[in-house]
Amino acid sequence: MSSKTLMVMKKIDELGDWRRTHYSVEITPRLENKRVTVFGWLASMREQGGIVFLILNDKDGMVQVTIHKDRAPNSILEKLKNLNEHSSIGVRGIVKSIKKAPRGAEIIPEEIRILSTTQRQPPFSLFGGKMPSIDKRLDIRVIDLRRPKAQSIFKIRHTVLKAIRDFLISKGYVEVSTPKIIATATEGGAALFPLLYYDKEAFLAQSPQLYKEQLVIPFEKVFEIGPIFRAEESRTLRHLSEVISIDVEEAFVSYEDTMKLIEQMIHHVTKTINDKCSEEMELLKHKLIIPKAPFKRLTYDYIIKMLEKEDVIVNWGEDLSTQALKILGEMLPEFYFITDWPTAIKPFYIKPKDGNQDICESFDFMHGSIELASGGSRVSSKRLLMKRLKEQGLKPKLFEYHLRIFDYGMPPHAGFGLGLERLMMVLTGQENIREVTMFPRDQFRLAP
RNA sequence: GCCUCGGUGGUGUAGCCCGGUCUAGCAUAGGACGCUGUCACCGUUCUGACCCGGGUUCAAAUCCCGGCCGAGGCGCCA
Repeated sequence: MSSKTLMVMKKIDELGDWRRTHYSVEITPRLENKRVTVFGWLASMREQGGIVFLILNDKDGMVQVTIHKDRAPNSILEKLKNLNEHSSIGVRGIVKSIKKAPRGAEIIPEEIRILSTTQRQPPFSLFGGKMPSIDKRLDIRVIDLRRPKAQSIFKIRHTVLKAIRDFLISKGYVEVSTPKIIATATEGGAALFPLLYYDKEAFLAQSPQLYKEQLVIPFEKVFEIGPIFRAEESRTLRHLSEVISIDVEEAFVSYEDTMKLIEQMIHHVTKTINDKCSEEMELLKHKLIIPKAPFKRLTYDYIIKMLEKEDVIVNWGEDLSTQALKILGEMLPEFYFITDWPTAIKPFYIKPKDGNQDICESFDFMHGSIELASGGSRVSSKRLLMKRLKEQGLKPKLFEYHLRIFDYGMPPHAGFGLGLERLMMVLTGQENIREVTMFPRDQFRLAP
């Protein structure tokens, strides 16, 4: 047989009128003698003399299907010859309560329908063993996502997103959506992906920043959960070209209020995970401590002095290097804020401090060495905003559509943008951002 | 973008420094057979690999050059 492909023609059954009556984990001793129909994939097949154990796996878990060769109908024995790991199958049979089976119950099949078979040897087993390189796994990502660990990560992701939405909505924030195709107006910083918009040049949005600021005029408290695009040639375990950003913006508040909101939100999210995803966290072998508010607020000045004591020199006005962040991660293995950054290294829309224009009302929300979010009080004066644009080498003319709004009563406001993937890394203890992203996009990967 | 490292059966690896017993080892997966309670079953057995191209050499998985692909670090950035 060829090693690359298993080009054996297998007979495939039709789904027909079969519909699922139960998911795998619902098969328990309480269903004793009930006829059930389950669907899923064959996770393993073990022969033990005259008895064959099939493990059927669906989105919720696994169930054992047991075939006694001397008692089973011939049709089933025939099917066995065509089965291989990862085949998708349907099983109709009778539930038997038996202590020796996993979860105390198993299905004795009356009929099996093979709905698809595998044409290649899968690169890994759902039952562990050595993991292939992440590259190989990403090439067949949806198969990889059936691994229990991946399932756990994305169940947690689902829970996190719902918890964040529930929290923000309960606090009166309105969910908004802003355009991802934009004309110009880079905020500076991250590079943009250009694209052709009919006959014009356009770009993928690096952030909903300017739109969400404008939206505080009609809605006052807004949030958006959506993709942002960065054309940075970043080759690290914590950067992607496309990520989900959780953006919040609110009128008539300052960055102090925004930090408090983050504290409450993180508290709610961690509590929800511990309540609802304990099995998943256990499988990931990750302990999540529900953090107590308030989180530490350390000024940029304080941080660089702290680093100096560890012989890591950050010149005032510079961003923190990877090395500096690593040291910080060892000293502060928790959630904390770095506040009051130099104005020059923050975007033009961040408000300089009254009294000292060199620093601004800004914060980075951190966990250990990883930056999760950044935020701050925004500039609400048009004159100041134009001055700041020029200081950062940007042309006010390109921001005309944004600036004109400031002629119509732009209130003081503040907000933040938080990277969902980075939050997921922290919550699930993953070191590679690709593990918490279904279809990661980076400098080198554009498919699947 | 810069730097470093790597590419050996379906998968994970050993071998590479120091070229020749490499007919390429091991584990796992896959095929066949045996086994009536397995649960990463077990036992026997079989199958299956040196990224591509060029060079050096009597001899290349091993050394050199180019290409392709990948991983990590730094920078940028969130």
